[in-house]
Amino acid sequence: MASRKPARHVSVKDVAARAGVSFQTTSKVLNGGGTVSEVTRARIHQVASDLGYVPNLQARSLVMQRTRTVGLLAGDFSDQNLSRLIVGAEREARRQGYGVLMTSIDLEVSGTEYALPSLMERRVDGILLAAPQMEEDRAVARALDKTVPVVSLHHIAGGGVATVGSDDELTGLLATRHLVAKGHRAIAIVIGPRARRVTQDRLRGYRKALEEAGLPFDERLVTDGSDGAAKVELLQRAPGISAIFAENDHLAIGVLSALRDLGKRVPQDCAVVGCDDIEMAAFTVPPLTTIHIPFYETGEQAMRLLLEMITSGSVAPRKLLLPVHLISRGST
Amino acid sequence: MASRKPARHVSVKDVAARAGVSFQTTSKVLNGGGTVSEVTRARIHQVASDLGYVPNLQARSLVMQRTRTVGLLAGDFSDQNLSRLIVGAEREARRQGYGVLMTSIDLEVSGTEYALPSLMERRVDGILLAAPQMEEDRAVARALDKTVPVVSLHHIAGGGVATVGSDDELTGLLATRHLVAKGHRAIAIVIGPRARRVTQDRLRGYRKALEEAGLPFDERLVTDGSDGAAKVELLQRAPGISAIFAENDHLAIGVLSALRDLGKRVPQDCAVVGCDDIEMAAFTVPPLTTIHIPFYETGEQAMRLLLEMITSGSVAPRKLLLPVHLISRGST
DNA sequence: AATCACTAGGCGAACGTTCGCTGTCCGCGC
DNA sequence: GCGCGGACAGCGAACGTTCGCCTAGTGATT
Repeated sequence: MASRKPARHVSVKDVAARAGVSFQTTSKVLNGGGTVSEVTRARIHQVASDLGYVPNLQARSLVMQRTRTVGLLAGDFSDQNLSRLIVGAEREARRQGYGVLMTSIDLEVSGTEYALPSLMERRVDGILLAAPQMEEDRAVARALDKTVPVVSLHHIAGGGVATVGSDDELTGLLATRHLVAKGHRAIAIVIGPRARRVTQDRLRGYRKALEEAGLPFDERLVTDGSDGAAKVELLQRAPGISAIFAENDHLAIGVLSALRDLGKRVPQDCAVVGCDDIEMAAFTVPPLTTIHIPFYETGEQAMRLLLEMITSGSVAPRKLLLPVHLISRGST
Repeated sequence: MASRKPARHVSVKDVAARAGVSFQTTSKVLNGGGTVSEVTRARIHQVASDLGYVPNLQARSLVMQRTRTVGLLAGDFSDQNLSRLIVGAEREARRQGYGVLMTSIDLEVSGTEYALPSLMERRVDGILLAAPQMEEDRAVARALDKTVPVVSLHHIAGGGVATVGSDDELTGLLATRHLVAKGHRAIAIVIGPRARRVTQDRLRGYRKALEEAGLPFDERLVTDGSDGAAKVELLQRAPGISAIFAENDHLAIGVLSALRDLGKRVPQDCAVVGCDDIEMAAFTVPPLTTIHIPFYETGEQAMRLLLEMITSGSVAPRKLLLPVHLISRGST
């Protein structure tokens, strides 16, 4: 039943009173520079630590007009890829002494309604966008009134926003080239939501690789992975198809299990390559060949760019693409 | 090369000037109550939206002495279990209009060095601890000076902190009971770091279930999963052992693959049950029987408790245990 | 006609900082 | 003996709010 009072925080005035100086002098010692004699300086430090003084960043922000805090707007923190991005981003922010205010946008109609205003009210110095689902939401671009720097990890309708990501076309290219190199000539592709940039880019890489190899592109070999029926139908043609490129590892795992259900052996009857290199990919049977996407580094770079924009005050809406590479495992 | 000015935010004074009233009146209209005529009220709202006024929560916090922001101190955001907790917690915070300041503690000696001070400086109203690795770090308990409410998702050395978690002993109990019910009598257990509470509790549940069934507890059947040699040695005795309880799904997956390497069939030669119900568990071959831990709900409840402590100002260090249940799949 | 009770809105202070300016004292050189 | 510059510290203002108190009007009631 211990009901304790909020126990007010000690302020620079409290320290000042105890040390017998003005609070401004205390402020000079504890934070900014200024010329203060060694003795009072020492005394103030002593008192401050005795009293357990913790500077109030809110007040400081008020006068300095910046919070040293950035907003992170994410789709779903529990998404494995996204969370790796976030870890990278948070770490870089921390390294540079910035706080990260996180908010996700699961249910709302659009991030515009609650998430963005909530960040703006808290006066974040910049915003990192990591919510693929609002890729085509034009309201977002509008809500991003040009008052704070923004870096996005995915395309933003309307443009004008700095972007950091991995090279998705290269991803599709590498995956498909790998299959071509293994001697496959009838290569199907299983894709996610067609509207997404990732999908489009990886598909483009796939086509490019086919072209390189002098293979024809056949629209009938393109299947939407969420369409169960189509997938099964595709797989039943598997005798003709000797390899499948799945646009992400989750789809690849679906393909793997569908193949198993049909009694096909992987990779003998049909090779499979995925994308993203999720944790699980190393543990499927057989282990999945996939394209490794540097999520962690992407988050790190994105945050670095954001902080750079913040401190320099400039906004040349750059677009940064990080390289990817293939990890060859048992499924090919 | 667009180098734009930071474009100062519009304040309540700006709105007031344009509406021809004092800024205090504006404040009354836009936020607090107060008696203001309908016409001026309307005018002020109009001007505010024209100018794109966004309240400054920093300034508000300064006078109100609370930030409506909580700190989230986590070990590793990309850990799947932890990230589900976080999603739940963040969502609940958002529902109640609170912001979440996240910080992780990967490298530092102790969370005490940077993370906690950084949260305190930003004057969070409360702190949610989700970093199992600092379970035994006594510095943490000390650094948590009694100035803000704290809820932890794991045990804190020194106690006195409210805790929300799932019932780990029950977890071990259910898993083992399940194996007993399937007729197994020689049941081994593979555990993680022995110092962790989770490990101890689940181990206790295991012993309790054996006891219930009148089976002897044999220390030789307890193996540290991180010790590869010991694990192999254990498995080689598998003829004697007909079932293995792995204290978490990652260990279980390790066990599964070790069994496969040894040519044992699961569940015919040896049954396996895990804990946590990670995403991957449904996709192993065979799919893993496991105990489902309500991570999402745990995060939600923890945040709810924290916010309740904040608003009520009281701190009865409660301990909340959420129920778990078994999910039966192919591995048993 | 003087009082009353409201209503609408203004005003000053406070929250915890930073920053630039002002004042005081001291020692020094001429 | 006078002025000067430097070292040290204080002071006021500002940042954008909230809050309680005060004042000027306005009808209605005595």
